[in-house]
Amino acid sequence: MPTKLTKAEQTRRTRRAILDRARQLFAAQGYAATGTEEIISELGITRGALYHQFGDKLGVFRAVIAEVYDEITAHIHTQIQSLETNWEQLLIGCKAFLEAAQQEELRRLVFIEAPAVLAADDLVQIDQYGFGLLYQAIQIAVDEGQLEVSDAEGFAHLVNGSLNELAAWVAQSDDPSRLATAQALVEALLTRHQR
Amino acid sequence: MPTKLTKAEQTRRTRRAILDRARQLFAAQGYAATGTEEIISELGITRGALYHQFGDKLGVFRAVIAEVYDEITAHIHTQIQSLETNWEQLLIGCKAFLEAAQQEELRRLVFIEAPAVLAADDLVQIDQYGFGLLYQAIQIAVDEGQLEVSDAEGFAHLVNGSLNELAAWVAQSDDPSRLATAQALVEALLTRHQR
DNA sequence: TCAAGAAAGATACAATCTGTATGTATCTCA
DNA sequence: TGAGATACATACAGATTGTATCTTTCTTGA
Repeated sequence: MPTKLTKAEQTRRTRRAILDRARQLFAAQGYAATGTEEIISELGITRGALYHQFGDKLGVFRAVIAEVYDEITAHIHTQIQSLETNWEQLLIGCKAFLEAAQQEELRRLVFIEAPAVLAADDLVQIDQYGFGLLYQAIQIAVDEGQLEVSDAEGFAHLVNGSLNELAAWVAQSDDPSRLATAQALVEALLTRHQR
Repeated sequence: MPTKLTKAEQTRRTRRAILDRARQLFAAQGYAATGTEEIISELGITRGALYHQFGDKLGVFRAVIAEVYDEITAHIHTQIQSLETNWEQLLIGCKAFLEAAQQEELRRLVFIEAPAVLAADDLVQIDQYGFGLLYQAIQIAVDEGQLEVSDAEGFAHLVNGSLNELAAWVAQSDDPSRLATAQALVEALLTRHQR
């Protein structure tokens, strides 16, 4: 007697297995170099299941990226939720981002593959959330008179770009002190723009 | 009587035609979505010529990117060559980069497609030159005591990331004043880190 | 409880697209 | 001038995505 699995449970397991394996492969080889056959090859299912669950290869990628983004924002949230002031949240939030981006798997997916694969697509929407958090915090800091910048939105992009590049820089190295170095640089970036 | 072209001239024209068209298409649709057939379809040649000249599709892309990078660095060079001090060169060089990155064609190629397509590949080498210029100027500024940062290399990455993201931010908008806004932000970034 | 329908997944196939192997015409140069 | 190199065309093999269709297993309402 085979399975006796509920449909919902079966779906859950299949999707989980595909997402986990796809994430590995997309992160290691990139989206284009990863075939749908390769994704399912050792999962005991066929490509049919993948196409049934995700529609197409892009659907798998979208789902992977969505999970990764959720993990990053979740990490940031847990780090800043108990903080009192907006300034502290901004500062610690940036540092938390740099930490989160150190997971090797995340980096290529988020900063390299996602922008190319989802180009005009829905990337804007996805990243808008993460960027939105940063923008809000900076806007508040400006309104409170803590931060002195010529343009809040532009400065938010400046900081966002710094964070992304520093994250990649830290992750590329095996020097364990680089994370702290990068965090110090971001802290300096913010404090040097204090009124 | 057909052509009577010298071989070298024939090669030059073929490569130029392919590079120009490929650049358009890669910039407009991305690398993956552009077929080799599409590249040559209106050039009066076949895919055979493309493969003869560039080896494979990636070879075409590499050549396109190399030209784009050359254009950017050339623009920067002409803007800074007559300047006296390192500090001026750094400042104006950053602003010149933001200008150069406004050509719509460049943006997607350089900041989105190239990182993904050339991932581990030779992108490092290519960008190393552009980044190298920035890094050098920052290192000199630190050595001269003009710039006060905790880590010169890390700060160079911070600035580089800022420039890339600001370039995209400026280009995404049709507000003609954004370029000046972004340039002002970068200037502030540098001056606020002056000793 | 059981029959009808829905959902999960398998299988087979069509449509592309890349790269290679081979053939042909034109140029170069000793 | 004739042998070889070079530029390019043509034809084809291999891989990959997506779709259409079929089977099996669960779900649900009478």
